[in-house]
Amino acid sequence: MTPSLTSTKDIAEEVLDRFWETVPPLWGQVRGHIRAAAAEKFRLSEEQFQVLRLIRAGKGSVSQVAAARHITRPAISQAVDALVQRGLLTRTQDEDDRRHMQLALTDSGRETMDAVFKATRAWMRSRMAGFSERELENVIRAMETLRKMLE
Amino acid sequence: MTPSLTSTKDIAEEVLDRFWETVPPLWGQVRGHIRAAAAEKFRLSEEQFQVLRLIRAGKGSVSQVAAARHITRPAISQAVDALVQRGLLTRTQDEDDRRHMQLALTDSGRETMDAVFKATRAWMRSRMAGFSERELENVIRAMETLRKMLE
DNA sequence: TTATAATAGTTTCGTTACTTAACTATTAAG
DNA sequence: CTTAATAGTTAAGTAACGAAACTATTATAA
Repeated sequence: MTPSLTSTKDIAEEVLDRFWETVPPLWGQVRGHIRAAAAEKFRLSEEQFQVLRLIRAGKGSVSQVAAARHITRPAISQAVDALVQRGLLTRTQDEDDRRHMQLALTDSGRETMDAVFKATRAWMRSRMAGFSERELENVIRAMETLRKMLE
Repeated sequence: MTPSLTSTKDIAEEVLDRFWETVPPLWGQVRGHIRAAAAEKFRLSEEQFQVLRLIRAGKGSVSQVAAARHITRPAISQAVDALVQRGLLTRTQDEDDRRHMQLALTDSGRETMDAVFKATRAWMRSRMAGFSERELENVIRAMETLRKMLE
């Protein structure tokens, strides 16, 4: 048996085990925090937070947000609708392609997101205290690798 | 200003940015895959998959699963109920502390989970193809760090 | 040109995934 | 021995989805 092939297989297996014991609890915890921070202070559901976050990050349409979240367009359409009604988002028809609705944060939406991010950042920062620069750099590199795995 | 302090701050900031652009899409994609694989083949919702996964990983009570998922006990209680009715889980009263209900997979539950995991593993493994041993080892180390951040 | 297909978004309707509040049963602590 | 804490459930309501069917618009191709 080829040693390199075998050990590569073992590492893949190891990554999978670590993945299951790390990512779901990590995500669950962040999710729980967002629910507490965003929901209570700003009356934002986690879903609404995610939609606003992605639009803030440059996604400009229902389809783009849906693709990024890996959920269906109707789900995003509904979330967007609520956010427009709450004055956090605008939906304007594109002149060149009138099927396309351009999504954008309002001033109020931007302010809300800044505030939520600030609170979340402070919380996450406190979790990172006590870790060495080396460890954190390593985490950054790992995230790059993981991101490449998403195509 | 202390250089090490400044650069530590910058790294924390960097980790946060990477986190937001990596973890939610990663999790969303895995989630989407679970929905497709577990739901269609085995009629398991994502929530049910998560509950079974945690019990398989050693969580033995509604409270433990709820804590691990960062959601409320009633939510887990209901999910467990459905799984018991479907014959994937057993709920037996603990003799020493009769408030406590011991949760355990049935043979059918174990088989189902093995099958779902096998399918998911194959899918994830295909995503990891093309990455070097070094990169994957780095991911493992990073997951350890992240796990420590969860206490 | 005009069908036809593809794309962007929405509406409707149903199901599932939660939450909060109130409840039972049991054990622990004052 | 009563009060508090813990484990779990039930009930009722809401939000977060998905599937299917629909409108409007643009692209393709006959």
